[in-house]
Amino acid sequence: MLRLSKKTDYGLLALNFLASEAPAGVASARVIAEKYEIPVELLAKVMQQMARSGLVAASKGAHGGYKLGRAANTITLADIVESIDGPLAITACGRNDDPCDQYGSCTVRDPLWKVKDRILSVLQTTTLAEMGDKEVDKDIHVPLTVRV
Amino acid sequence: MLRLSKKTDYGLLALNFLASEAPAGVASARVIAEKYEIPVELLAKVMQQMARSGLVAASKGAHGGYKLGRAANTITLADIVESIDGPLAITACGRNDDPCDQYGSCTVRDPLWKVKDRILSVLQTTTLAEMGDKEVDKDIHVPLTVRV
DNA sequence: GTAATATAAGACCTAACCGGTCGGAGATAC
DNA sequence: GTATCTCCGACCGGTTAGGTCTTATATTAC
Repeated sequence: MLRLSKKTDYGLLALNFLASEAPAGVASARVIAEKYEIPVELLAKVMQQMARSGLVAASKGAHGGYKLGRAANTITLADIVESIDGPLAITACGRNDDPCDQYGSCTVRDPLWKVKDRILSVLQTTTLAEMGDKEVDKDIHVPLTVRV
Repeated sequence: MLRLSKKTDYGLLALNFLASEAPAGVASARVIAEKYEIPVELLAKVMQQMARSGLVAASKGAHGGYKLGRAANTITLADIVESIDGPLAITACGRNDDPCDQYGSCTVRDPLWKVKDRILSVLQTTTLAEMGDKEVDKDIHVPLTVRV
């Protein structure tokens, strides 16, 4: 699995739309939802969540809508995922709080956290601006030099 | 989220046990489950799944149990996750099969798949042998040179 | 002021999936 | 041959993500 939620997918689509296609960079939740044929109310909820995190700025009233809260090249995939799905965690047990039942005997916790950090750094180095750029075929090198 | 399932956690623990602690490299599901205080039947199911993938080899009867199907340094984290949770996919829509409702208008699919590949390569470069090595403080460099 | 349009926020329903349980089948030991 | 140990496959229930509905609130147009 290791799937990110559908809500995140929707949020990503919306952000991408605001970044590259929306006239004047503004669009209402309804317009975006109709464009991609996704439930309006659900997208609205996602937009709210991103508004609370500052990823988008909301303006009410007629001709209102959402626009990006900051430049597209400063919004990373990690920001989006965290805003919608909460902090990234690949294991059941969080870093500090609630140790799981196997905490004492768990032998794979530390290495797993390192893996998590590596995945996190992948998400942190992918910006919204890069994702919208369809033309550029990004040549991503992941040398992954593991010194043992 | 982006969480891997509890089953995967258990499978990882079991494999690690077989690799480094089990006498003669063999142990029954019951023994492993008791060691880590996890439900026997659940671990049994996980072991079955890994047996089907060839990650472990099962032998029935008295003094039976599981042992690694191949060398620990040839078993990657990606193998384990795929064996238990199915093929890695961070998006709802798979690569070839069932296009989601937004397939036609989806603008983030390709970049997301690239992200998926990068995450996959992280999992593919982490072997069971490395994870079990508690002593070595692996210094993992992820330069992530993104050329745009 | 009134109507229309937009976000904000909450409760609520539903269906898939994860986590957990049960009886059976195969292999070994004696 | 029987007892015992093991793996094996089908079955079930609770959680949760995905989706819906309703109400409140703010802004603009007229």
